[in-house]
Amino acid sequence: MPGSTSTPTKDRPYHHGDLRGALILEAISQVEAVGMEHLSLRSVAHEVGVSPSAAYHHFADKDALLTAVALEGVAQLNVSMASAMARYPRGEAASAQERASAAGLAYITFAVDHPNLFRIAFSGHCPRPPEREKNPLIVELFDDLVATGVLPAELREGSEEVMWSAVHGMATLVLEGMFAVDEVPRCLAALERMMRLRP
Amino acid sequence: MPGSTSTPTKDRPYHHGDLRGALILEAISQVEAVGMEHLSLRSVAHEVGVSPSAAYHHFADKDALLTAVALEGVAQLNVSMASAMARYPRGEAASAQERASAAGLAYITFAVDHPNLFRIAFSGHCPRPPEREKNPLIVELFDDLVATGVLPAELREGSEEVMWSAVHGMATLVLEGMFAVDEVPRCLAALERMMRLRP
DNA sequence: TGTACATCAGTGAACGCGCGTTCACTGATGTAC
DNA sequence: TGTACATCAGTGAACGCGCGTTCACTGATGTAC
Repeated sequence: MPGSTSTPTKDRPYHHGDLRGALILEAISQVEAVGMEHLSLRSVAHEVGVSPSAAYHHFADKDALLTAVALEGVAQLNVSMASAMARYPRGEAASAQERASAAGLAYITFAVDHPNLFRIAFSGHCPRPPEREKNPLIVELFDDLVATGVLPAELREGSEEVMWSAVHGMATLVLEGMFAVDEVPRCLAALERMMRLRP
Repeated sequence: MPGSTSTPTKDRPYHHGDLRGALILEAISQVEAVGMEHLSLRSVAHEVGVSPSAAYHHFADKDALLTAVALEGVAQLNVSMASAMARYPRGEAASAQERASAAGLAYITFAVDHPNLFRIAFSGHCPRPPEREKNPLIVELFDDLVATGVLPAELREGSEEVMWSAVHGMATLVLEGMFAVDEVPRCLAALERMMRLRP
């Protein structure tokens, strides 16, 4: 099951160089393959070519390793969304609509492509953001939707949360088999109609 | 951690009577307490007052027991929603709106009150409904919303999925600590505005 | 009504397993003088 | 430039644990005759 990109041969020096990073990478790969509930610290260490106890110089315990994986999952999801949105500039109504659409699709696409990474990102292993601040990408998006006249100002209140909830719910329900993947475009279109992002 | 409602004393007859049911009940209680990933078949059997191997006369393996728990979770969620909705009759616009509102709130309330049971219900341990049919409660609700003129007919397509996604997403995000519980009413209100269920 | 017997639901001991974690250790590195 | 030494990142053996599952068994039940 493991990636076997490891190099446990003789040429590896005694000191790894970036063992912490290597452990995280291997852990991500194993989580993606088998899910966070089946991650084994011993197996990660073994695959990196190192003894299990070596990991304890870099992580307090297995849970700390899982936390690092979760943080990386959150970061990757954000990158996916940001780069999908970056293609549509601010300040114009049609572009703002497309940006909203792209954001939702990127979110769900990431979940479908990396189900177990997506799951661990929302599993409580990720430390709560201080003050539970909103995602600036989304706030900015809705600012723009209102500014360009797409979304009526009186509907702005709470709309970020509704959008996030709906997209997150869709992703989750697809992952758990309650929706088929090919229903997603239809559902997203309906969501955009509800949100006044489409005629 | 376990409920200790068991009666492992001498008065218990050799044959349990309903061991299967008792195992499921205890498993539900342990899942609610520690989460499905920490459920131990041995501990369930022990708490019921029976040897671990006895469970294998009623379940093929541990996974079959988890499946039974998941099915029970789905059933309980449905009961919660149905009874919340039952208070508002069909055929009248205001009543239909209240019914929709009650359904969403009941869904989230169930998740908050039984987080681990809610999680296992949507964990893939529950066998997929044949043909992935929609929940009749929800279909009927939306039929009524359109019939009473609350929801414009041209918005009907996909609206069940949007509603379900949004409510499910909210529940999930609250459970994982991304939303505070006390934000729920505000978010639900925004959802209802989006769905044209409120002025 | 009584007895033989098939069937079923329990017991309890044992299996093998992989796990997270600890501990005393050693090899490598870099810095002070 | 060379040497002593503190520091750090590895090793590998061992710990104890609880787990799911199997197996040969026995106690209880009900049914056929």
